[in-house]
Amino acid sequence: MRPDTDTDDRRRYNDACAAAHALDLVGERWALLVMRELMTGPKRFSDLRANLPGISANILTRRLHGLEGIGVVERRELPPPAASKVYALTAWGYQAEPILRELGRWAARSPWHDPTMPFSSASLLLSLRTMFDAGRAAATGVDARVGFAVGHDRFLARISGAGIDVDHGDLDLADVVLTGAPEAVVGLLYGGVPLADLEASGALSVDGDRALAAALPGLFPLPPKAEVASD
Amino acid sequence: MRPDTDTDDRRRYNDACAAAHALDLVGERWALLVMRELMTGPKRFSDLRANLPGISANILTRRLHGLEGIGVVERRELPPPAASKVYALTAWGYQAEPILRELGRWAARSPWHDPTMPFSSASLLLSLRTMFDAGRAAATGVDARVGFAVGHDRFLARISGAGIDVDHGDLDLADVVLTGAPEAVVGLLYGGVPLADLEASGALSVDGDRALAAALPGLFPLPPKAEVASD
DNA sequence: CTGTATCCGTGTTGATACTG
DNA sequence: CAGTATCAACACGGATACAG
Repeated sequence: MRPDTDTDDRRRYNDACAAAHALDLVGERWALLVMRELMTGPKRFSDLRANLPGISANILTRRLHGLEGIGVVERRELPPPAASKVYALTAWGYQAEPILRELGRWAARSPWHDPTMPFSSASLLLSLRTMFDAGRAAATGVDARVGFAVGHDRFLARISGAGIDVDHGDLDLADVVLTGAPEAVVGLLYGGVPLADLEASGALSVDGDRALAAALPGLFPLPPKAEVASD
Repeated sequence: MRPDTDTDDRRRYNDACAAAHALDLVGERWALLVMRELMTGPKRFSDLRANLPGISANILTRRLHGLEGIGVVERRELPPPAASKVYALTAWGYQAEPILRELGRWAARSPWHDPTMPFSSASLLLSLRTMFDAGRAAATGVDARVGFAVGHDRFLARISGAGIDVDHGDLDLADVVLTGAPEAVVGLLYGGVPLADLEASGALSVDGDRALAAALPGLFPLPPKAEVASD
C-alpha cells in the first residue's frame, strides 16, 4: 500500500523538504507516540492501548495499519504457545528514535511541561538515552550497571563516561536495581524527589548499591526552562 | 496565553513524556513547517505563505498566533522606513532545529520521498546542515566557502573536515557562488544532475571555483533508502 | 481476549470571499 | 500586503456491535 492510497492529496504537504515528507508519513495524531511505545520492542494491541492514555481502539487500529502500510511497523504472529500477534517496528521504524529524542529534549524546556501525568516505561527508557550527560559521568567516575524493573519491562543501563547503553538485559548483572512505577523513577531522576522519600512511601525499592542509586539524579540533568514573555 | 487556554483538554495527550508534550505544542498541522521557514531568520506573512505551498491564510494566522502564545514565535514591528511586521523565532524556537534535522534525515530514507516538489531556501539551508558529511570533507581536504544565492536569500557555507557552518553572510567572501532556484541546487547536491546540465539549461549559474562546485555533491550523501516489503 | 467495522457528534482544517 | 469571516469537508474520538 502506498501512502497516497489512503491519504488525500490535499492532506499532504507537497513539499520536497524531507522534514515535510516525514510529517506526511508520521505527522498524524498518535503516530509518533505509537512508534515511541514500540521503540522498546514488539508490543500487543492492548499493551499499546494501555500506555497511550486516551487513544481509542479504532484510532490505534488505523495508525497501526497506516504505519504498516508505509513500512514503519510490521505485524508478527508469535509461534504457537503464545498464539498472539504483536506489532514491531521495522529497521526503518527504529531509526526514527532520534526524532523522539529531539522532540523530548526540546519540550523538556517548555514552561508548561507537566511531569506528573502518566509515563510509560518506553518513555522512561528513551528519556534515559536522551538526558544522560556523559561529561558528568566522567567527572564522577561512574561506571556501573543500573537495572530498572518498571511496569512489565525490565531493562539494564550501562553508564560510564563513554556514554549510556540501555536495553533489555539481565537484571542479575546490575549493581543496583530500581523497582517501581516509571513515575517514581522520574521523580527520582528528574523531579528532585529524595530517594528516601520514594522508598518510605513504597513507590520505589532499591536493591544493591544505594550510593549509586543516590548518585543517579546528577547524571540526567534537564535543560533549563525557556523564558517565555507573556506567560 | 497558556496552551490550554485555546486547546481542548481532549486534544492533548495527557502524557508526561516530553516528546508527547512537544506534539501538544507543535504537533498541529503546519506548525513545524512554519518554524522551518523561520529558521533562516524573520519573515513576513507573505513570505511564509509563499514558501508553504497550500497553506491558507487563516491557518497561517492561527499557527502564528498559537506559536506566539506558547513563546516559540514573536512578532516584531520593523522600524519606520520598512513599516512592516515580521515573525521571528524566539531563542527557544531556534532550539527546535534538531527536530527538523532528524525528521529530514529519517524521511530522506523514505521510498516515497519525491524530491521534485517545491523546495524553499530555508529547507535547503537546513538540508545542508543535516546532510553534510565531515568525514568526506576531511578525506578530500576540502576547506572552502560556498555561497548560495537562492530565491531572495543569500547564505554562505563554510565547509571543512571540522564541519559545516551555514548562515547569512557576504557572498564576496565565497570561493564559489551558486545562483539559481533551490530546486536546481537540490538537483546538483542530491539528485545526481550533472553541473554541466544545470548550467546548460540556465537553471544554475556558477561563479568562481568550478572544481569546488563539482566536488560538492560528494559531500552531502543521502542515507540509503529503507527497504519496504509490500511496496 | 484481541482486535475490527460502523455510526455519529464535535472540532479542526482548508477554500473562498472579503476587509483594513 | 496582512489578515478576518464564513462555511463545507473531513479527521478525530466515543460508543457500540461484531469477528477470530
